[in-house]
Amino acid sequence: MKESFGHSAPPAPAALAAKVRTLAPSMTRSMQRVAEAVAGDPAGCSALTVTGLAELTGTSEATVVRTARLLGYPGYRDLRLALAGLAAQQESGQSPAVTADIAVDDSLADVVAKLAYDEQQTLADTAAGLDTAQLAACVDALAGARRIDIYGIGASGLVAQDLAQKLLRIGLIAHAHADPHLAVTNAVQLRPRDVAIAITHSGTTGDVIEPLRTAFERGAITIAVTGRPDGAVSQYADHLLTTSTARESELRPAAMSSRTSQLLVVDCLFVGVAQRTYETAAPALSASYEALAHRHDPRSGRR
Amino acid sequence: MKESFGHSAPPAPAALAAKVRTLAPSMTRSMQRVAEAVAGDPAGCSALTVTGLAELTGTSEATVVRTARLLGYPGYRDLRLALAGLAAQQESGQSPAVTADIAVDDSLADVVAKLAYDEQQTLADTAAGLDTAQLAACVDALAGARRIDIYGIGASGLVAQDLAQKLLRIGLIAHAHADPHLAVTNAVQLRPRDVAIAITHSGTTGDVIEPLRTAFERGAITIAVTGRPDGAVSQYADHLLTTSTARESELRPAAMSSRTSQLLVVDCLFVGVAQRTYETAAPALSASYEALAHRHDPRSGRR
DNA sequence: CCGGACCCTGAAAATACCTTTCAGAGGTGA
DNA sequence: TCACCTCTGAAAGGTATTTTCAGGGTCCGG
Repeated sequence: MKESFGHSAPPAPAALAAKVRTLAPSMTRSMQRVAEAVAGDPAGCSALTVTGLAELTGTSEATVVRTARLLGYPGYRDLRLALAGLAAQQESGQSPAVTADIAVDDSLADVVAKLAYDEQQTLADTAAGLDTAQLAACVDALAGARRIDIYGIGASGLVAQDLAQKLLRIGLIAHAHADPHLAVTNAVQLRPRDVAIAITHSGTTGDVIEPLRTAFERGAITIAVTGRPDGAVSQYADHLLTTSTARESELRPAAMSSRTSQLLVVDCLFVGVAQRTYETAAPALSASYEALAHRHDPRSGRR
Repeated sequence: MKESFGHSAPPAPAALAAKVRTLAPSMTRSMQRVAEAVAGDPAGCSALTVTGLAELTGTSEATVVRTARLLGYPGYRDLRLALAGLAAQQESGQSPAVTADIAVDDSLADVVAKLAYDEQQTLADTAAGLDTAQLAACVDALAGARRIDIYGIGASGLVAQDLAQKLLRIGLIAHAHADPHLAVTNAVQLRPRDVAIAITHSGTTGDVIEPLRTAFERGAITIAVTGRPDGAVSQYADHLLTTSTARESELRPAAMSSRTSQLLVVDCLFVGVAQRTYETAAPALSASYEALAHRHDPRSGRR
């Protein structure tokens, strides 16, 4: 008889509310109460045991199990699993507020979610906007450079250091300059085929433009990593790598997303160069890894 | 003892794969097998009973339960529920799966796509795995600190500097120490209510643990930002902020994704503190912005 | 108005599943 | 080599779920 309802029904994935409505008329009163509770608060019900749900709905365990059967599951256990899935789904769906700006009174959880979302967005934008032809040219230049100078100030200075660290690790001679004067005096030493990289989000940081200009005039290959390809820095750059510019606000300084973007570009450069010079890069990488091993206490962390 | 690891960890909703990676190193062999199976096929495992999963992984029920506990759930039942939720989520999410590792002969476009995807993943994992209660405690501590010392070496050193730069911008007295000796000698000066932060991916970097330990013994509030919450650094940390651990490979050193993760945590700390101290932070932020304005050439960049 | 059949319902027994305990195996350091 | 410690699975112990069963209600026909 009523077996015909549940017949070929596979364990419903998400269309549970609909199923409840469809089947409700064929349910007895107490079963309807159970179905209602389940459809109304999947998350809450998924946390309950059979006994709990029975008490909540003022029915018995047997009724709960019968309801689960009617909805197409082998038993309550499986209904509960489906409920948990449903709860997770609609929870992941409900995060539209993430796009809003960070407010002073946002909860920390909101802050975390928004920051993560924004940085993800920045990454996607940067990847989409990156000119692989330019990137390839830069990788070529770096792979063949006798010496690499990198200029960055403030937040971009850290990115410059990061790149320098990475390149050093694969055996290239790279140096990050934070001091503008030293940067210029060093830039004078550059020769053709050497590479100079300027990192500046605004594209207008004089302290970074100057050394790049010097390098440019000395005939070195110059690269600018900037969020403003129309900025002053570009006129001395043989190659341009554009970083994306996300919106900023009082609580979210530009330094934050520009840094993310710059780091992705820098990582791409690094991996590109590592690929190109794999023969020498791979041993160099493992060597630096080995060298560091003894600086870590092997006893900590089981196994 | 080991209770302290899972301390305030709430039943993670979706950050399971990340949690597995984070905790895997501290697991025993058989537990790793279980964790692997769970992370590899959440949907499939959610359909299995303890006994089933034990058989599948060639272990015992006890081991399965132990693994579930380690992952932060009260028992297997709850892990299974979470698994069902995860399965439902990723079924609806339809992850595009650029999951392949970076190869030597990948095109640059592939490299860019893979790096961007991985870093996005890292961000999501980190955000999901971040303990907001711990974060709140850290924000509190920072907001009320007389002085803040930050320790980081190598790649983590740049993150330490980044945090110091940011905190300085909102009027806090923060200093990043890269020199282990100076770090220790400075740590001696710390007093209760001051804050010391150690940043280390491995959780075992002696040069960073030592100053934190000194600070801890001087009664300062200590914070560890680490990818290995079971590492040696944790024993001297009042608060733990866990960064996510992405898989690494020859062409993708651990430093890369750990840095992304650490930076997100650092940003969250910063924004949290800025919110808390908005009255003083906001003017400080705009002041530093103004002060920098004249360092940029206003003529460059059209418009 | 009464009696009988049918089905809904929950209590309790039966089972399946999950958790805990315990002792042996395997490895590690002295 | 031995003592010690940790990991591991078998089996006991406890919950949760499922099944069974009988009481009570309702509806229909007489």
